[in-house]
Amino acid sequence: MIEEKCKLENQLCFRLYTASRLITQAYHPLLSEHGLTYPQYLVLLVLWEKDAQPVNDIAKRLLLETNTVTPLLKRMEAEGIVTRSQGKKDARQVIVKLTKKGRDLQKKLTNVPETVGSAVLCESVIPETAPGLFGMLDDIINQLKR
Amino acid sequence: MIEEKCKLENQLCFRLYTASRLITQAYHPLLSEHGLTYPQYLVLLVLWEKDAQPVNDIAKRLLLETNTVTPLLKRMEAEGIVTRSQGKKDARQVIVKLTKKGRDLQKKLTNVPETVGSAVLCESVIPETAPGLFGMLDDIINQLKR
DNA sequence: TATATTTGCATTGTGAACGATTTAAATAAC
DNA sequence: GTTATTTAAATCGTTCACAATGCAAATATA
Repeated sequence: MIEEKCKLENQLCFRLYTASRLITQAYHPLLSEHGLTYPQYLVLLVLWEKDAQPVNDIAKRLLLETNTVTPLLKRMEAEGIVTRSQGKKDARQVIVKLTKKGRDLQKKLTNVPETVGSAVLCESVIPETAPGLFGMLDDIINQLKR
Repeated sequence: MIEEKCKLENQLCFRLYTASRLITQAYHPLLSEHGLTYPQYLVLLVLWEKDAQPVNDIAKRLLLETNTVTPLLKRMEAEGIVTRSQGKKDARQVIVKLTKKGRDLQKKLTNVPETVGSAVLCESVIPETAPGLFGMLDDIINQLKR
């Protein structure tokens, strides 16, 4: 005698968790080809929009903590994708900048969004319905981030 | 000159990834109180519906691999929540069963779904719109799982 | 029945996530 | 100007995810 609300099928979180994992897996072959992971790709998206940002700005943008982002950035530094240097105005800050290799990745990865997009395309995710889905997820995110 | 499709804000995956993480965080205080993690809670949901399942059935239900589920189950065994025993019909299988402690957790955690649910409640996630969101996520998941 | 293949689970190694704590620099309060 | 507080990153420890590989039991094939 299980309550309906306690069934796996009725859990919003399990759907989000699974959908997130499966889409990340769809990115994997496209990114690993260039030695990147999905979270590292997110960092690149942030830096391509605006280069030379402190760790904290990147973390805030991705809604992550610095203890997640710092080791990630160190790996990217080791790969020669970014540099990390002490801030001039504020010596506590570490400024993350793209290297040439990091900038060049932008062209090489231009087609990633539509490649993954077409893999995800289905009845529910088409140009007409996507805004609705985006809006709902944004509302959830805004509700939960403090 | 960044292409629109390459902006963080236009990425479906980033939304799913973030929403999933934030909801999991919302579960954390409710679950850690009982020494559970979110993936462990998912295993319990599966076992509460049907006890005594082989590792593979649990993994398939959660769309995870055994190399993720096995160590997770070992931790749950160490906590005295489940037992793991060799299958009788098929000696390769490991059958996972709830202990009394594992069964008792069901009552203690009955109110978890609505507690998290109310935390997630917003304009977009209300009884009327939830089915739409559920359906879209299901479509994405079905599209991507092979 | 002997060999090959498949299947169920485990092991290893890497990279996230994240709570908790630490260090040093910047700012505020006294 | 000294002390207290806040802030930016980093460190540590634990638990996922997951690719790759290994191993033994079950099944298929020769």
